[in-house]
Amino acid sequence: MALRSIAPLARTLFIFEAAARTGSFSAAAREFNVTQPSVSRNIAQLEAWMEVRLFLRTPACITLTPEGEEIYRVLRDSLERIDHTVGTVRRRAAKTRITLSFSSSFATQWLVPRLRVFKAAFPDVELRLDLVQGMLGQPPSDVDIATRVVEPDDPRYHIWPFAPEIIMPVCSPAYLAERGPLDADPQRHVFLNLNDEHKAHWNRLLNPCGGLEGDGGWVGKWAGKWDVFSDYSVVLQAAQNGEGIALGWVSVISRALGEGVLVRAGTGEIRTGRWHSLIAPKARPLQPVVPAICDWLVAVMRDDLARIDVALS
Amino acid sequence: MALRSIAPLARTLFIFEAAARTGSFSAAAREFNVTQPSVSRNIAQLEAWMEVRLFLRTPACITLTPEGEEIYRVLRDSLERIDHTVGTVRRRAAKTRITLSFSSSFATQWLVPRLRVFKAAFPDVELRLDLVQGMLGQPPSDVDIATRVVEPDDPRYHIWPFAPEIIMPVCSPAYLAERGPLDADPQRHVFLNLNDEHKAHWNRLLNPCGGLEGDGGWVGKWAGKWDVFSDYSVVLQAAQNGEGIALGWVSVISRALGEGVLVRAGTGEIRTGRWHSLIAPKARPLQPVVPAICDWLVAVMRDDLARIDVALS
DNA sequence: GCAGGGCCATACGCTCAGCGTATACCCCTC
DNA sequence: GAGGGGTATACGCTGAGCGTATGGCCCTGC
Repeated sequence: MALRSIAPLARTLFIFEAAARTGSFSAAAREFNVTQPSVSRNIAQLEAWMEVRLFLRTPACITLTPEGEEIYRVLRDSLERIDHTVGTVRRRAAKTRITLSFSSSFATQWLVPRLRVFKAAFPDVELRLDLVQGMLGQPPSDVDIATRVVEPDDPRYHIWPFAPEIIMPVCSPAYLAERGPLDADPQRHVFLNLNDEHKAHWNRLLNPCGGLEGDGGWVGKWAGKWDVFSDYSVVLQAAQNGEGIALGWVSVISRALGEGVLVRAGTGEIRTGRWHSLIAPKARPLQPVVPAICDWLVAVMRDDLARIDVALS
Repeated sequence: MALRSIAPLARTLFIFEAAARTGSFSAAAREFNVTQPSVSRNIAQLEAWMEVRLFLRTPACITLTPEGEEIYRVLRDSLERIDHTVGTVRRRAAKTRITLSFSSSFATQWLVPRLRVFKAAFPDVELRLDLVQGMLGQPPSDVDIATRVVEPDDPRYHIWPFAPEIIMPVCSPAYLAERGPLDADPQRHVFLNLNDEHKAHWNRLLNPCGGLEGDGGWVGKWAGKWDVFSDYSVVLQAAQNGEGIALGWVSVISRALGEGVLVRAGTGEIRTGRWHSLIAPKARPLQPVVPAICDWLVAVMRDDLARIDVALS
């Protein structure tokens, strides 16, 4: 078995096959993104090792010797077979790689704590998490599953309704025990805020009958005690740590509510009538396992919502 | 065609095959004369490139994954085919590589000036010259053809009688014209000597009826004018350059005599009764082209001897 | 239970194999 | 003759791949 003796020249075999196929050292060089002298040296090394001339060189062209022809034939066939099998195995493996596009808050609060259970349900699936902070735009084209708010008949996606968009104030149990409900004494509370969109939701929650007065906003009864964050995951983490009251999207916090890590901080809530859905872009071939994964996610969310007594309609 | 993408990992494919075959990174490392960490890194690189786990590692052993099995099967078959063909082509080519073991003086004086003619007669034969200085001992075992003095029925060799051992004083024509023949005035000459064996031959030539007087030797009529060399090729070269008279072995100088580069410096000569022969060791498979080469060499030598009027008996 | 040995994984530092650039030579086309 | 294309070879540079050292785990024997 002389395999280990030719192994140092293994890459040269690939280069030789390209030179034989193209009939040109320069063409082979371009194929491998190296220069012609590199190919020339590689071929010369192989010839020296074999002590056989494999190419006849003329200034106008190169031609294979009979020995070179023989080597080329076995290499062409063998490397093709290797390439095919390697490619097949890679593609098959890639097919069980599922790319998810979720908000980072949903991933950290809802999915990641459940990864072990997910892996038990789908042991052959590898997940790639494409986490989005801030606004959830249109998902990238190479994503298998995303959560987004879309119209139920959006023709771009396969759609699995996932959770209604319900927004409610939440805090930790300890914070609630210490400070009491939101409705009792607003001045005692710290509000954990993120951005202008959150402000609008806070407005509807805190003033069901009208808006805040003036452009300065956040004045009067709800003044002071506002902490501002740049990431919603951190907002929720701060709430769980007892820092204050955060706005909670049920689709994100359902698990935390079920576990008692978070509790409602007041009786109000906003139902936008919109639904968060799991979506798979139709522009990308639907991997066979995707529907099963979506069904699983939907079932877990349904259990969550039942557990925390949220009506789905 | 993804050949060029896996090409940087070509050597790793060999290493992977060895690890799969042996079931051990350490054994594969020993096979390639590298250390275990090197193999570990190579396999990890291949797995990273493929994004597929190929081995399951446990502290007690490694086992192939199904994907690893698939890759191993195609590699085992393909690398075996490559190895077989490469090995076959190499061995076939090696069979037309003829290794010659000649004295360096014979090679330089007799064969090398004839290499072009030889190559024309045997265009598919590559020669490897194993040149020997000093005493011609037993030829190495990997030699196809050697010149040696052997008994005609030596069972170790295939034997082609080549040339009788005839020793004569020779010099250049210019030297002869200037200094005259050896017999006329010995004091006028420079003797080009090599070693003790040459001394013995000089003794017989210069004193056909007896030896030199005393241990000091080289005294009296033949005193002075001795240049001593360490290589016989250089002795002959000095003679051709007109430096003096050298002892010439016909088997070596036949061509030079035929070309007139060297001439007899006197009438004497020594016929030992021994023959230089071309020999091929029976311990080595006789390549089909060897007899033809020996016949050719014998024919050329016969032409030489005829040309310089040396009787062969 | 402990010591020793074997195996794979990983970090760190070293070095030389292989590269690109430059050049020479040859051939072909216009 | 000028220009372009191809292969071969020399020279200098550098990072890929190596060995060494170490850690963690498992197994065996005392």
